[in-house]
Amino acid sequence: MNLKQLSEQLGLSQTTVSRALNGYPEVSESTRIRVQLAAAQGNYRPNSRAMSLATGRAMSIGHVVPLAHQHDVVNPIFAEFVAGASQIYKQNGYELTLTIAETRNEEAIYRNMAAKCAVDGVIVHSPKRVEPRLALLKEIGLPYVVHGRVSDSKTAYNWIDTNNRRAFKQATQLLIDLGHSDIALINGDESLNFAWLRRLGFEDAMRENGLAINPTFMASAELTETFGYLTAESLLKKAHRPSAFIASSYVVALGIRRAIGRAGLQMGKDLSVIIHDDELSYFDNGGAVPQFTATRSSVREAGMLTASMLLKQIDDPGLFPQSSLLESRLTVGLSTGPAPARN
Amino acid sequence: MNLKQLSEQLGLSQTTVSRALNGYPEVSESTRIRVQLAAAQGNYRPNSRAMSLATGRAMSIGHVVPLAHQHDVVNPIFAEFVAGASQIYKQNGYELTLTIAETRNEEAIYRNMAAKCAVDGVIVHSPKRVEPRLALLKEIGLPYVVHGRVSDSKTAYNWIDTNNRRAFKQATQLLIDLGHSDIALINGDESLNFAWLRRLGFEDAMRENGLAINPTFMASAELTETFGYLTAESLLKKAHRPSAFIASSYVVALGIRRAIGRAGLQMGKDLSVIIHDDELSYFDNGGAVPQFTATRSSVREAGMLTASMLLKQIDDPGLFPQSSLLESRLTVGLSTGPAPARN
DNA sequence: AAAACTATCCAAAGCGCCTTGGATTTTTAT
DNA sequence: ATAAAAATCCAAGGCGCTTTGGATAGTTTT
Repeated sequence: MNLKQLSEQLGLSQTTVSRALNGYPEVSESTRIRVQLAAAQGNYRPNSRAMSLATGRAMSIGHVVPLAHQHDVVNPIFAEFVAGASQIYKQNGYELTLTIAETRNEEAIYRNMAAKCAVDGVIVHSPKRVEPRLALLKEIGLPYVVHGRVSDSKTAYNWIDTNNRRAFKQATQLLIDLGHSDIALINGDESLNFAWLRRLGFEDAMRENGLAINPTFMASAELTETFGYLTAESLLKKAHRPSAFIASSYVVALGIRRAIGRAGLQMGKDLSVIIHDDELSYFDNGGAVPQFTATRSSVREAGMLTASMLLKQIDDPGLFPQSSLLESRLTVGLSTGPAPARN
Repeated sequence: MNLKQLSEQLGLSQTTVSRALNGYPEVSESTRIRVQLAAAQGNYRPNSRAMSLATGRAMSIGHVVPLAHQHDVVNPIFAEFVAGASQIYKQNGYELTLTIAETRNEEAIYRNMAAKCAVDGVIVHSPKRVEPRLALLKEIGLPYVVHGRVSDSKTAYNWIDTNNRRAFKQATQLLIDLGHSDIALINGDESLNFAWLRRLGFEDAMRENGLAINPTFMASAELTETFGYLTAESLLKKAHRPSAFIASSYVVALGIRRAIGRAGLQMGKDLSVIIHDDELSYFDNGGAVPQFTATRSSVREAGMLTASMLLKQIDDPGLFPQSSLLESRLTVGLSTGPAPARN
């Protein structure tokens, strides 16, 4: 069922039917209702490609998800983020075009998308500290919002980020308040900006409390369970070992917990662990009683906000770049406790 | 840069330029080269919407990912699957349109996609034992391939699945061969067909070895770490407790391992655990030395095969439904060992 | 009652591409 | 040299929609 058929069936012109369905005022209320009824009954839906061609809007948003270079990993954050964004798109009649990109292809992918007029804008995932994609997108004139921030931009751009620096500073401070001074940071890949900011937050707190920052207590890599385990294991073997860990994800903390158990120690007593929790719903952090003390922020909510911001920018291209910094909540669970006395 | 501009610049008709770029024979090799050069240089890419309108093909595949009803969870499998599928689409000039759907909206979403001509086909994720989507898709005439199978179809349909039943039978048999007879199955939601088949495989092996199936040793829910922990914990408290666990995912096994540790027992010695591992790359199962004995199958590979199959069906709508059953590999890790003697 | 609006509808021209059905030129066969 | 065949190109129509610029009928104003 297309517009022509529908209009013939109604004995009206395509113009009138189109206008009736799109809410233009040049059509009487009675015929509008008649048209809407017939459209609903005939299950008429405008052909999206024809509509796009006529209006010049693709009615689709591109998500380009990078494969982490090291192990071809899709960041688990992304599914949850997209679930949030998707909801907003649906409400506004947009679709979501997904691409998984290896870093070396990225530029071609963005250029291709834009030249084909396949999307009206894109979400930039997993920004690095130095992020050439922003200049690229600006050059090709494709609206975008970054989920996260970059460290190297001199001009304003659209972004939404959780306050990673503050969250990690706060988490570190909690441990310090509990008497810990030998704190290890098990962080994500620090060429990614979120991990870099977390490190800065950690260092902020240490410095402000006059504590030494021990480089051997800091590790940075892809956030796998095994990484957490191996790193914690080797740190716990040291003569001078940390009394607390800050972990950049739930998964990596599971590995830390395993190492603690293996070493015959008890988490929350002998050793404290605090994590950043992205509220990935299949890791529920123990349900009612949180296993891990955590700074929490909802990735899904970030997805919704990011999508909304992008649609706003698309609707009004003259708009000044927007940004939004989301605070995370510190929730105390079973994994932290006062620092044990040194002997 | 559009076709008209490009053809004017070349002093050729749009027809000739279009044919030169699309590989038609009615154009001399010399002009073809001339056209291709100019197109590449001008960064010309046909407008996807116009192309779709003219050809009647959306050049996009729909992935409708259901939110699990219980906790609004996006299945972590899906990101990895999509990474595989995406690769195939890219090779063939297709895009991937993603929708996150709540179960109650699902029918409307599929109907909408089809009526809008937004996709040429869809991948059906997370099929249940009883799956009304197949009849729906048949009714609206949208090509599809199911990732997994259903239990209630009398007619042939396109699917790709891992042999869950055989994998779990094999895993169970391994435990039985090691002397275990009290085996617990920590399974996914058994209204989903993959979990149901795993249960059948488990029961197959038990029955063939003349072992009793103890319903209190079987649990089924969303595969979270907490679920694994709580279930294992309560089973280990029993007077007559299992000596081995079969877990439907890596995540749930992490919970089981935690419960084992908490009970002061040792995994691989006091208690055996065997898992099904979907090779989600951010869970590397311990790298070189697999932590868990596992039946492994690559979700990414399944994504690639499923996508290929769908494109084939779209190219040739008369094709008889295809199917493919992928076998998984059993890898022995540190988590299994001979059953300890009962006392 | 004529003039000036309003309300309601429509014909037709695009959007950018592909494709049919020639038209023109070149090559091959007779 | 001429007819037939092949090679090469083009004009124009159509995909299904939106939108511009009228046209027509009904109301209100003077």
